[in-house]
Amino acid sequence: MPKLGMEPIRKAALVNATIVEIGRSGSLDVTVGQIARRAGMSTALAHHYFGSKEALFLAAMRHVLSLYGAEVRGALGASVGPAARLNAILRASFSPANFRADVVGAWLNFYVLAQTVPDARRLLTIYQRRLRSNLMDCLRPLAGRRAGAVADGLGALIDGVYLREALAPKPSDGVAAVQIVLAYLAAELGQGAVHAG
Amino acid sequence: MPKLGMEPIRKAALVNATIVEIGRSGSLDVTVGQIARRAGMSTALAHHYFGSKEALFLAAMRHVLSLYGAEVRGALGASVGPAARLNAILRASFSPANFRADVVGAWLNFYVLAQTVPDARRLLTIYQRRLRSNLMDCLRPLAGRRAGAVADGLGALIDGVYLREALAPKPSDGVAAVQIVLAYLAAELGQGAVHAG
DNA sequence: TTTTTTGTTGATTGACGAGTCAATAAACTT
DNA sequence: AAGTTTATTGACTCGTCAATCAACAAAAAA
Repeated sequence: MPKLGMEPIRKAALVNATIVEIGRSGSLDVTVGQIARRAGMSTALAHHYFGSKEALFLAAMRHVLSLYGAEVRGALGASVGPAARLNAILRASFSPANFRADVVGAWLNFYVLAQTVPDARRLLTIYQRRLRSNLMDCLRPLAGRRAGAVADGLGALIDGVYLREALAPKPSDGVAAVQIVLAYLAAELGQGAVHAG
Repeated sequence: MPKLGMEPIRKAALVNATIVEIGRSGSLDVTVGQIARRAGMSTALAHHYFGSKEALFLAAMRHVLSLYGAEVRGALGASVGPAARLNAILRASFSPANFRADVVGAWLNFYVLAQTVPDARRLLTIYQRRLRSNLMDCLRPLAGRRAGAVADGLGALIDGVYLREALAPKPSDGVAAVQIVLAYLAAELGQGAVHAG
């Protein structure tokens, strides 16, 4: 049975299974056994490829963040002008791929992981910085000196909406979520453009 | 050594120790032993008084939420008019007592707990509902039919700011936190509506 | 005084889970 | 064909931890 070149396939399956299991159970207390079973292999194999549970968790986190990053980049590539680019970032943040129940659940737990595991914290910090920088690029022309404050508000708001989605009894489609963020933006820009400075 | 009337004292000490330990370690993976040691007693005694780790966690959660509720009620009692009352809620939300590093860390982990433990979810839902209702009372006169949307945004934003504080390398004093939320409010309501006491 | 209630803990149990190991098998290399 | 590398797993070790138990201590009640 053993075919060659299994490593990347197995690793991808494990990373996926990790996200699903963490999201489904809503906790980091998932056993390597659960993850491996969902990925269709033995626990020993999971350890063989990742060495430790922590490494597997970090890989899963990296994957979620890189998917998100890719989606943002894609949306940005097709958008011209600060307002359109801002919209693109927000649309990507609440796209069906990123706003899936298990992904949001995993996201929340990665925040928890970041409290204990320095590497996890590093990853989250990078994500936050990149988001802020992307937002700032769009906001500077739109909000002037208030760009920084608006970017901070937007970042926190996005995280907050994710947090509430994680707790929501039934998954939403993300439309209501974007709506909240867009309302904030409209308010800030409508007023900020006038009162800038 | 056994004095009488220890039960409430021991329970309070355990609840406090639970919050501190969860906040400090940034995780629900705290042993009853750690908590009991910090509270100055044996693990057996902790089990004697609470029966189970889960019950202890729930008691700690109830305590955090009730402290917060009390602070909000106190601040509301001293405030007249929607704008002032809105300010009171926000001030209470980021008061030194509630915005302490370990409390915020515990808060985040209670969100995680709520994913698995129905009772924990119930508690959080009650908190969210009460907050929303309080916000709505203030917002209806100020934001009219948009009150609902603004309340949802505010709720999410507060949680988001908490979330970011949990991840922050160094604890902030809460002033910057309120600032973000106030900026949101100002934007949504239009300037001047919010600068009461 | 005896009994009961309340407080308290060290020691133990029982379960569970991360990580390791030895062994097996199929493919590639020489 | 012999040897090497990659894939794969069942069984095992070792530690940890929630929960229980048996016992002891002191105050209150009888």
